[in-house]
Amino acid sequence: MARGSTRPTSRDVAQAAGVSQAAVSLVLGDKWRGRVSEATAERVREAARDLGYRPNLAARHLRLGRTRTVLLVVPVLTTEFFAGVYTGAARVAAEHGFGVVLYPSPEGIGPARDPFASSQAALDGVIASSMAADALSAIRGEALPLVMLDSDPAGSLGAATVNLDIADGVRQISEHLLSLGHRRFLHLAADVPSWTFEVRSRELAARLSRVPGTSVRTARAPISIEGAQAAAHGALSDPAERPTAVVCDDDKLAAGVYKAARRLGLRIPDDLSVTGLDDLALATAIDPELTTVRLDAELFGERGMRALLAVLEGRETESGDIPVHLVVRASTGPPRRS
Amino acid sequence: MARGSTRPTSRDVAQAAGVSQAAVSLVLGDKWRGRVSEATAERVREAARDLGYRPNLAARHLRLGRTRTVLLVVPVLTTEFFAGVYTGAARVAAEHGFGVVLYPSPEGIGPARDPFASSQAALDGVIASSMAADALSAIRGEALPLVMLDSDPAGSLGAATVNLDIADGVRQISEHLLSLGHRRFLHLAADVPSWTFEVRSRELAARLSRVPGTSVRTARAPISIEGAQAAAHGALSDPAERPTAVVCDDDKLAAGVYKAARRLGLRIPDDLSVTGLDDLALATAIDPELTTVRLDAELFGERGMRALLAVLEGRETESGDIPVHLVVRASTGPPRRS
DNA sequence: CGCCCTAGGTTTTACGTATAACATCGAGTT
DNA sequence: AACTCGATGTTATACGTAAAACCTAGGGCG
Repeated sequence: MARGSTRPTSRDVAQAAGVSQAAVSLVLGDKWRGRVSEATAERVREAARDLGYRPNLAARHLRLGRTRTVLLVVPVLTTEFFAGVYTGAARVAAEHGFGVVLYPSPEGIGPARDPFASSQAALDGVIASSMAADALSAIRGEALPLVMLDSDPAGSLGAATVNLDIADGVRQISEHLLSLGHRRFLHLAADVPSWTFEVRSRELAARLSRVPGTSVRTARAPISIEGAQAAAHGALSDPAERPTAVVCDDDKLAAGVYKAARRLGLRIPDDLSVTGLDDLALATAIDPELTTVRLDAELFGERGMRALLAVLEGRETESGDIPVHLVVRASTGPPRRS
Repeated sequence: MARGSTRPTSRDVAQAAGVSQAAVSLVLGDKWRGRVSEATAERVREAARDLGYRPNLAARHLRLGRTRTVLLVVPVLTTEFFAGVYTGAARVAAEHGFGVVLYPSPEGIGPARDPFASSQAALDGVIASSMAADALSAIRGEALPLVMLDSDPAGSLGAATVNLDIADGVRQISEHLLSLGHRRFLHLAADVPSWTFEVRSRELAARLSRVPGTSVRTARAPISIEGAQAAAHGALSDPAERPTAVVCDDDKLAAGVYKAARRLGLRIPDDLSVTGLDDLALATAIDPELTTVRLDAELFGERGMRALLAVLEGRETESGDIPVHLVVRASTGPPRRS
């Protein structure tokens, strides 16, 4: 019903302009220099405009064997982080005539299942975050060019990887807290099997173990404020075992720690220093404002897209992790003398 | 390079199974009952499996004239609200063999420009939130079936609309605050030209004007914590003019009010009651937890997708706004006697 | 015995585009 | 005058799929 009159094709434009379909394709495809006169080209463009012609993308895709569409698989849409990744990727893509289709993996961060089951879009390549090896090999089975974001370079079956320098972020947090005088730590870890979180644990342990007299306990929680609150409440309730600083795997977990601390009557940062990781809007919404590590999501997306374009064109992908930096706010301070 | 060997086509499968390409299409398209023997069908399926055959979607789209792909235009990805809308829409879509492609409008909430400029995907229809009339008519120019979310039913040029019952949500907030005894209000409005926000203003004014002795001032802010903080700080700084309750157009704005209140030494809810709208995770992350109106984002997405399917099939779309409900938390209380 | 019907396929075609290969024509070149 | 060549197009074809139209052999039936 909405299709009362079928959309005009390049043949309709050709007829209206009094030329062949091939000429239309040449003109509109901007390949007409030296093949079609300027006058004819203008006639074609005018006819196309009058008819409201838009090329049939399915036909173009079939003909070219490429769709100029890539899939960006993201674990969650609920934070501005992946919105930023999308923005960066889409900007670079647009510069190269590509479109980016978003696929939010329903399982959230962690092992994503087949991203193609529900996507009907024909794709040229995939940028994927936090994917498990099995889903990854499914993509490889598609023979689709692939770039992995924030994934174990060793375990990605030869796919290109683009990573944030999370390890350095954790180092910066560690230095900051150590230099304030903290020695008793709680690591509130995301209870999610993902390389990006493994890096946090590994690096934190490595860094703190170098300093004599430090202790680190670990608590795990799902990435939600409620989950983090519950886990933190459990880990902070015994005054004898209480840490002076809590290092959280991301800002959302930190927000849960705030709530647990309030429930337990602990004041931040006087009784407890807290750090996050991401620098979401949430970090400045809560009181006191959160000391955290800022990740440049847009740059991350840009680099991911550039890497995929490199793969598509058979070039080498540029390497090097993306730098991150510590943002010190009011949630960290020297430990209270006890 | 990644395309060392080209992907197998249905013809390759046919050759491997010793049948014609048509037979492959029939079997794999599940249209073979009474046309192909069970034995042959099994041979075809096996060959397809062995070769790792996946149909070329571009070819299918061209042949069928439909892509079973719809575009969901959302203003922002930075809150879980539109993630929920996507989830609901994608679930219904999947049940009908459709895929949903997300297009985050770069301008955020408000007038979105041409959503097709950057999308290379071939589409069957569009679900759009918060679109301006000009972009809307661009879509209509595509002759693409369209469903509008949260838009003025009168101004949508005959497109189907699916709306949340925001007006009722505002009524519930008003009742709640009035019954607590509040009479001096500040309305912190989103400084964004969108119908969904106009409804809030209109309904709040209408509801409060019925009660004698009430006053409402309005302040406007962009939808960000910082923007809201600045606007609220300005509107709350004069003690003589100070309201006892602030009604915010959404939860993010409310978070900004919290920060302004803290800066001014106002305690919530003792000195100031605050309400939001959305019920994001943020609402329970801040202290005290925010009284707000919960919107069922997933149901919203579901209904949007169902409406689009109805349009695609020439059916009538079901009508009726989606109910919302007030969630009373700790940010509202009776005004202090002064 | 001639005929039709059905099971089980095959041949052919169309979808709309991009482009390689081919045509035409007048002007300059030898 | 024959030849080349650039400018300006046109004709023909392929991409991979779905499905309409067609084919063939055997069996039932009058």
